[in-house]
Amino acid sequence: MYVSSLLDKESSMYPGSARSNHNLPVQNIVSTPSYPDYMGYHHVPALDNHGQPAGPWAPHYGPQREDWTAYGPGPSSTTAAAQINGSSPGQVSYSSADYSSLHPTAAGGLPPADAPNTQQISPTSQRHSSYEWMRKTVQVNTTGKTRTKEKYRVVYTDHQRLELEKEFHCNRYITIRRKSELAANLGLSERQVKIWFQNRRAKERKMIKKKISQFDGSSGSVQSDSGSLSPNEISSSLFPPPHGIAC
DNA sequence: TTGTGTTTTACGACCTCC
DNA sequence: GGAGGTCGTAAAACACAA
Repeated sequence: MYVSSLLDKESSMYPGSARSNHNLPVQNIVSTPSYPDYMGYHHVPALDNHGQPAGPWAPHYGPQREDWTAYGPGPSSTTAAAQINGSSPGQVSYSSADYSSLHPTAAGGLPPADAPNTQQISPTSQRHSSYEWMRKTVQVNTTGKTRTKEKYRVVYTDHQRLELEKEFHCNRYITIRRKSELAANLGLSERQVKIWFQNRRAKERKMIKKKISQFDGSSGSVQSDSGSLSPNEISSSLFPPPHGIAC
């Protein structure tokens, strides 16, 4: 909180559209081909998972989620990396819808390491046109809305998303310190990391809600009275903890 | 190819907490 | 007062059927 206010003045947030374009090559530098960093991904549990301000959901939010069950035997970064590369030897795919976008390369493979590294390299967008968003003519802000500046939004790379997902898996609520680290490591601003987590939580709530309504619709036995079960319990029952992912 | 539905970033409004 | 939380929403990016 206090730290972030100092560290994160979002100076890089709206440098006129260039936020992640110029100052973010971290993930690009990180030899993308096989995402070595996945291999070396160290969640650093000792870092700050402990003081995690357990939000309303946190307590039960240990490992879980269907997203992660797909990771198979843990974050064995190798699988993750393989995933990303779409070269996973017979296994795990981000089956969850969550990851539908995480392995767009399954068919085409990751872009070559020598791909332009001066900007966000999203495999997906890259497949189409790496510089598409850059080429877009600056949208004249006719409505006065700030979001129509130059770049409405960027698409995070698989690497960024995966790292964020990993972190999210361990902690639904990120600490200031971890946020700073993650932001630095991924070449994102702390604000982006914060917002990503907010959106991710929203997404999860949405998914849980969906699951619940499904159960309600079908058997209705899961938690007919969702009021008696905490979101965490519901979540836990819906998304059993993955194996091997230690936080 | 295109139309359409879904997902992903990003923001604003509002709330709570310290 | 400032930080971060949820909620709702805009719009780009994406997936996919027709």
